Amino acid sequence: MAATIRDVAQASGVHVSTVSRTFSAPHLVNTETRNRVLAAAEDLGYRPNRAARALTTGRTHNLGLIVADIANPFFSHLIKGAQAHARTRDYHVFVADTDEDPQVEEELIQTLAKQVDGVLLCSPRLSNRVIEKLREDVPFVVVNRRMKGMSNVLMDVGSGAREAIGHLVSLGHRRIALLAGPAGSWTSREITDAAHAVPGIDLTVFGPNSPTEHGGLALAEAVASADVTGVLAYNDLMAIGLVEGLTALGVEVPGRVSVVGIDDIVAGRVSRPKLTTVAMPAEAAGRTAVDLLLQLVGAGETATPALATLATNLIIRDSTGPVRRELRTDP
Amino acid sequence: MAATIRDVAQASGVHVSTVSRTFSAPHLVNTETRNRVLAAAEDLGYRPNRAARALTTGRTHNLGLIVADIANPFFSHLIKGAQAHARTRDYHVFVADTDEDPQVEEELIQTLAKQVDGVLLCSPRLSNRVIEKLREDVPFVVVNRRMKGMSNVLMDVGSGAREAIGHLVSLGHRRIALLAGPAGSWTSREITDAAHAVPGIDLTVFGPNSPTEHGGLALAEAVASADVTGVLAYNDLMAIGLVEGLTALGVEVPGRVSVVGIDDIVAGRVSRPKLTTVAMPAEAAGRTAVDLLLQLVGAGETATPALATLATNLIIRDSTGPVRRELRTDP
DNA sequence: ATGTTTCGTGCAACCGGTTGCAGTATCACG
DNA sequence: CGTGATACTGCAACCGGTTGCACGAAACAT
Repeated sequence: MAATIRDVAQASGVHVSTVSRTFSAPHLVNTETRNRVLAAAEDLGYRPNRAARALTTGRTHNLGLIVADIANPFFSHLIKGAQAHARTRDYHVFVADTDEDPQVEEELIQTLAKQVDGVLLCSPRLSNRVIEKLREDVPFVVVNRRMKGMSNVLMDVGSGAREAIGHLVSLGHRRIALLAGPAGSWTSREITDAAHAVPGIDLTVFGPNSPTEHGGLALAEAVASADVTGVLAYNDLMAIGLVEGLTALGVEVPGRVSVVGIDDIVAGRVSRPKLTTVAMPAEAAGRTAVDLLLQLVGAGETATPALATLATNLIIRDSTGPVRRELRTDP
Repeated sequence: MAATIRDVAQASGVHVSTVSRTFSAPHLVNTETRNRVLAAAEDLGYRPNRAARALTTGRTHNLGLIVADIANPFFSHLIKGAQAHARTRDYHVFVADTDEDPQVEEELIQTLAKQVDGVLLCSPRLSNRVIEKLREDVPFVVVNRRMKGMSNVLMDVGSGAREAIGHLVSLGHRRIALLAGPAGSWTSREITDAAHAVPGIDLTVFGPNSPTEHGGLALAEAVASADVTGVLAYNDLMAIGLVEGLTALGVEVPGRVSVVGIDDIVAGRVSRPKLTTVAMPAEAAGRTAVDLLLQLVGAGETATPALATLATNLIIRDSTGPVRRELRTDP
């Protein structure tokens, strides 16, 4: 059995409370005593039991991070950013995957709630109502969703979508398809709204869809037979799947159809044609979210929710090109 | 404050121990009483505190999963497999990322040790010696590394490498480069050994290398100027990076050089040329590892370590082709 | 010399559950 | 009707720490 605080107390001839203080409030104990305790602890290989500590302090020094799909590279980078940053604050981040299932998402939050000091909820598929309710159990920071009265980390994906469509328009495209994301996604709604607000284009929305390569692939036929020359996809995975499907159907990209993705994942840089995309600052989002959450956790009830918005930017590669003369709509 | 077991006891007019039993040993309590307790619990929104329970039972019902790089798609699939499978056993999996750093890996295990019932250690970069020592703190299952006396989940990557090289040989390649992985990697050693054992080829080993796209990219010049016609890379990420680099140097793939990766990640299916690769059963590995670990956890000290070996298989795509006549070495 | 701080430590209750043991009630059986 | 088995339930100690409070000793002020 691992050494406990009482073993250390006995070995160093002091009371358990002194040992406890040696670790959690060193300034309260005499230097000499402290050294004796530390020596004994070292000797016995003692390591404080975080779970037990959490019981009295109410602080586990753990954070939960919930994502819809851990296999999505966008999330991996967010996770890396969050974990690395949390480590510098002596916190650990536990990651859980909901498989895009709101039901699982809710359960996960419930279970995690007692084991962590706060939760980073990324791209939630749950309804606002449920999230509001869950908030009573544990502090939240919500990433990729605007929620009043809660701390948020957002990416300016609306502006990214505008920029992407602007790019298509500047290449002469007017009839544009938008591949929407999953039903509960704020980001998807944000993109859709931004796209609808662009003047002078003829927009067709497909969706909601599964935000995966397969989701994009499944739309290839529909897109090919729709009368569009440009496509903006909810994310790179879908864009890549779409390009794959279009190519298989003999539809050239960017010859016949131009495609823009969102996220800037590695696969987009190596696929042919290289994918034009809206880069999302995933790592920065992870770091920022941890900051906001720790702020919230530290402040307790009195905390004022904060809002961070991170910029996105368009990366032009080879999957977009000028619209073919014969397909042009306007003079 | 969240409701505790005592609140429920008070509300339902029974002793705390009865409430406790209602949840952890329902058959010991009278049906009528149980219903009363459950009603009160439901009413107060009571949920058992796992951390507190862990204090007495010694079982947290959490598992730790440590990977070298969460952004590597191979690991994402492993993680998904493990999480989904663990959930069916009422366990949660907490994931942590070491950033390929053995130092971080060790710290992570130490911290995790007290908070989980067991750890899945995937593709460890630590030395066997350190792992042996750490094992005293917490039960392990090691994935992608053969360690005597411990439960292991292995992929038959040696046979995969043989198959890959056999494929190259059948296309006429004799001068073959092997891009090794990171220094501490058992998988890398396994591949290297298998490659060395193939008769009749002229093998050049490059490495150790960082197992990322960038690691492959950095090797492009060296490979281009080496006198080889076929390459086997430690993983797909490196292979993709290499192809990118070679293409940039004007070296055609598979025209001048054929390239084989390992893992079968999505990016390999969409890169041009589509990558020939050795598929690894990552999800199955995750599930299997959880099974072995729970077996170990359940059995306590008396557990006999188990060994699972999963098959790999070669997927031939477009990054490999026959060696050019003028580059051939033998008749 | 006395009163007041300051410092260091011990005492004991507490966090939220679990569990071995004992006590009571009920019931079957001889 | 006595005896023992069975089914519940309560009591209290315990898991591994934390922390408010009290107490004694030393240092300082008056």
